[in-house]
Amino acid sequence: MAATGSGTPKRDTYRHGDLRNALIEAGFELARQGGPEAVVLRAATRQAGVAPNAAYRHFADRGALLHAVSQAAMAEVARTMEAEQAALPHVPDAAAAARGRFRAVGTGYLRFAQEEPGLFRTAFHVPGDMTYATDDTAAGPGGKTPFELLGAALDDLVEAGLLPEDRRPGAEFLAWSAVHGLAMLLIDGPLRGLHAAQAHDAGHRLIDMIERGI
Amino acid sequence: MAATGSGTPKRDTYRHGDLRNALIEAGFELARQGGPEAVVLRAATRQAGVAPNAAYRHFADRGALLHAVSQAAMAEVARTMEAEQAALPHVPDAAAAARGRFRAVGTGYLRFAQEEPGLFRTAFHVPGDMTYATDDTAAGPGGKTPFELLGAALDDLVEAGLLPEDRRPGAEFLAWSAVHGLAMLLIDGPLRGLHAAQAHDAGHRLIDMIERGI
DNA sequence: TGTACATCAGTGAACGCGCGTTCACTGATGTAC
DNA sequence: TGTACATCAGTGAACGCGCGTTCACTGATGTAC
Repeated sequence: MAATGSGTPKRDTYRHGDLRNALIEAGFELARQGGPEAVVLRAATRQAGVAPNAAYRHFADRGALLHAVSQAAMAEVARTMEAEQAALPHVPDAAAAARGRFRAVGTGYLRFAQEEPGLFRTAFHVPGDMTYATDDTAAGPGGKTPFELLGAALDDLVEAGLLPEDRRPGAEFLAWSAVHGLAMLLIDGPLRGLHAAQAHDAGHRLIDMIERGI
Repeated sequence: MAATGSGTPKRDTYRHGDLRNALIEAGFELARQGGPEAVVLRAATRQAGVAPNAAYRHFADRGALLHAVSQAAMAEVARTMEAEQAALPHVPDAAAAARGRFRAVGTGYLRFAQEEPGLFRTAFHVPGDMTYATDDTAAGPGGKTPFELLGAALDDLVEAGLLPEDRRPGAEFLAWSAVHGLAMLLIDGPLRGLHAAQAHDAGHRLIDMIERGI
């Protein structure tokens, strides 16, 4: 039977071919719209046009699928952060460049939270799923996780003489806390509904605070 | 029939007497153990020893109960913050005192997050439930919400000359972001499982950063 | 002080829902000869 | 090049679960006379 015009995605082959990735993509889309709770096994299989239990050929259980989706979302955060850095105008001064890259880490993170709250929550709200060691399923195109991008930016700051070496250890948790907290306030809290420009201003002020206080 | 020794709480009166509060308390306990998702209407009525639908005499739906529980949790945050301030040793210097009260806002918040993660998440993870106007169901014994306690501490800082007046507007969102973010990292993130002392150190460093950078 | 009655807090049974997961199966694919 | 067969990805049906919510009810309480 050839592919019909029916609504649900129908295969014309018995085998799917790439169900594992199809399920992750479906889960990713569910997460985008509704966060981690929305990553429902049956919904993902439905969207992939497959029987519910077919998922068990590729994932041990719902948690395994959610984990994979969470990693994919984290990789997307890394990609956004890298893009923010790549969009930086070239400046000759090494210190100014380091500072720009550091700020881009924060603005990229905040931009992602604002633009993709569902994915953001899926990347970081899954208990025990914040990867801060290298993990290629959670890394961006440059091969670094969001946490590693932050660490590298801080190292650059030290090298540029903008951050005293004795302040470096643990600094990622200070910077991350501040930015993560603002992200949460923008998504769930009283800053929800801020326009992109206002959110950008808030981010700017917050990163000023971090630079000054770190 | 007199009260039996049976396991589930049994009334010997037909009427409960104070079911609304009993349900909030039950929900509060559920939230303490499992966060907002654990505030399940049937579980709350079960714990109150009442039929599931009895809840509808006092709450429009599950969301209304969850809202009430969230407010109660927020009041508990305020209480912890006030206690932290009250435990401060008396210092004669007004500026030092203002600084102490400001820091206590942060450490109280962080202490609560660490000690009662379920309640903390219930207070702040319920969409649209972060009260920053006065609301007596979300206020501590002193009549202020957590957000208002922070604002008052910042006002004191200005009055004491520790915070330039032009920096005051919007400063609560900077401070709150940083502290809230660390709280999340301690609860859900890579800082989960830190001992109380280490968490306290992290909080100390973070609040240093805020003071310096605000 | 005693009685009739309205009120309304709680009961008991049932509903439809979507979920994750298990079972025994089927049939397309790729490999060995 | 053609055929037999093992593999294993996907099927179809079913399970038990706990949930929120609705219905028509019952009976304790407090009030008016």
